[in-house]
Amino acid sequence: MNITEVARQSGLPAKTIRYYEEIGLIRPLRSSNGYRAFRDSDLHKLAFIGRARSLGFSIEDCRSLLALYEDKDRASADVKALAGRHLERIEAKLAELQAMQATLTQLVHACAGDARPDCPILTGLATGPACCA
Amino acid sequence: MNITEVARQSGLPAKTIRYYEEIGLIRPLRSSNGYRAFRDSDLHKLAFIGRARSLGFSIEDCRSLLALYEDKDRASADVKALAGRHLERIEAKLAELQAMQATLTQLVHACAGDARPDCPILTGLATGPACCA
DNA sequence: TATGGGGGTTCCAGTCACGGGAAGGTCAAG
DNA sequence: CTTGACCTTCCCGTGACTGGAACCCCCATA
Repeated sequence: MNITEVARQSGLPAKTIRYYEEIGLIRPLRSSNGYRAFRDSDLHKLAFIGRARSLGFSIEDCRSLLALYEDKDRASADVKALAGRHLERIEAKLAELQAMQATLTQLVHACAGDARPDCPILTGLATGPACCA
Repeated sequence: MNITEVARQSGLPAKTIRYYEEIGLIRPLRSSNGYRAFRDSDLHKLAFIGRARSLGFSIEDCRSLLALYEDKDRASADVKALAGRHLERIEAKLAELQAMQATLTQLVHACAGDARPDCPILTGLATGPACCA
């Protein structure tokens, strides 16, 4: 399989797939003409990585997840720990964004949004504590 | 005021303040020895930027907000529009993170987390749609 | 007067996960 | 033989900083 076909099937841009090879996440073969020759196993890995990325895992997390995936003697506890740490990061980020949303919603609500210059948003930014994040 | 004092009062790292000068967000004076000499107005701007950043506004948004803040003939509608667009971005990000959280929570919950290799997290990543984000 | 320490300065490189685009080789169809 | 779609590598840019090197400045103390 050539890269465009793999990109289509995995849903990842070709550029991204080349990048994943460059950083050693996948190691496709090469045809005699120099083109990358992807096996089904490469495609599966890419789909795996794509799903992990869509769950917000970092590239390094993906590397670890792939290694665990391929290690038949893994302990599920290791996978769970990795995913749990990631979940914590997501929840922290969620809390941060929710605080921003709360403050911003309040400010936007308080602003008349007309032609006059008076604006509680700007006043809030100029004087208030803005956000507890 | 020297940079360390401004950093202390604004809560921003000195490095960040230098960066903000470099990209033209602030223009502190210079003493004869080459040190940056911050006025109160510079400190106020930095505090303003810091609060806007803590609400998630991008640097370019901060530049616009500062311009509006200093324009006594602004229309509050312009500020509200800017903040509203930002609020939408935040809400989109929130939805994305919540979807991740939901999927991840489910997967982590389903995983025994013991010494055996069977792991629904890995199976999910290998086969499932993972996340609709 | 030397020196030591705690300011300050610039500039360069790295982060993360790619994306854009240039310059050029390869392949199948007409 | 040419066209056009593929493929390759290489390098630069993104956002918003952060770390570090190498160097200057100022004051106090021995």
